[in-house]
Amino acid sequence: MLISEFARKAGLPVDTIRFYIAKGLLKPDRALKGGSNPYQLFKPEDVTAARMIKLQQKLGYTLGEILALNEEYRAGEHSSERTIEVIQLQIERLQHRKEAMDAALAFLLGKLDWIRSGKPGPAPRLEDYER
Amino acid sequence: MLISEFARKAGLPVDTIRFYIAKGLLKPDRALKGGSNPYQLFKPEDVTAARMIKLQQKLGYTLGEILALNEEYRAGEHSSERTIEVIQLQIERLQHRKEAMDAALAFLLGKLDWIRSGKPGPAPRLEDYER
DNA sequence: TATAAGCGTGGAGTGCGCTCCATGGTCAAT
DNA sequence: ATTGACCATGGAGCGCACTCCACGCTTATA
Repeated sequence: MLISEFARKAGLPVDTIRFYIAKGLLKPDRALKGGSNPYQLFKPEDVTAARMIKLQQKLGYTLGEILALNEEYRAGEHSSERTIEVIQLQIERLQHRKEAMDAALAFLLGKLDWIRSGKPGPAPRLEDYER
Repeated sequence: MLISEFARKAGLPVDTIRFYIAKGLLKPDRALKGGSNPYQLFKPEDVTAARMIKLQQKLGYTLGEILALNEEYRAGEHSSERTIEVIQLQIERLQHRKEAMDAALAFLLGKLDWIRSGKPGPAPRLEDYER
């Protein structure tokens, strides 16, 4: 498929797609050579790849990190060992982030309780929830 | 305290502190007037405020959002009603983010299982984990 | 009093992640 | 053959969150 259809399916602006291609995050096929079709051609897997990038961004990765991660992933594509390591690394970082959020959540909920109960004793201290 | 001591206690570079002041996120006292001390003076609560900013950033808020949130918070400082609303809003957004992370985590763990078990059946699909 | 450390201001620069635009090539339909 | 939609490239610009620098003033210490 051509870039505009791909962009629609991926839910991203065309410019962003091109930006990702320039960064090496997406690698559409090229059909130039002879002189007929100088357009970039996208496969259905590329849509999945684009979705994956968006997901990874939501998880707090920069495009640079995503590129590195995905390249490592590709490098070990035929080694389950390596793939498992990469996935485990992602899971680990994700869990760290979740823990930070849990701490923040606990703090906010603690504060809510404190206010609701008429503020007895000292206010919950942020420091007590940080690790 | 003066800015450098404050920066040390807050765990942020002096330049960043000044940047936050310029943005209205921090409001140190001013002791100029007569002509003696033209320096910004920070109170211990300001350290807490700075930590709070860092926390909010970790939770994915932009400085603009943090400013708005904190101002609303201050505006309703003497209304428990309002304070509770603001905190609940933060909790809600936080839980949304957590859910997104849980979905990602489930996807990654699913993939791990699939690889470990010798890849029977189709690979876990990202779409099945998105909401 | 000289000097050095610290402070404030203004402005430029940086890296990231886009976003927009001008130019020009390609292609399908008329 | 012309039109119009789509494509590619290169480069400029933008908002965010800093970061760095030059300048000049203030204050503590020698």
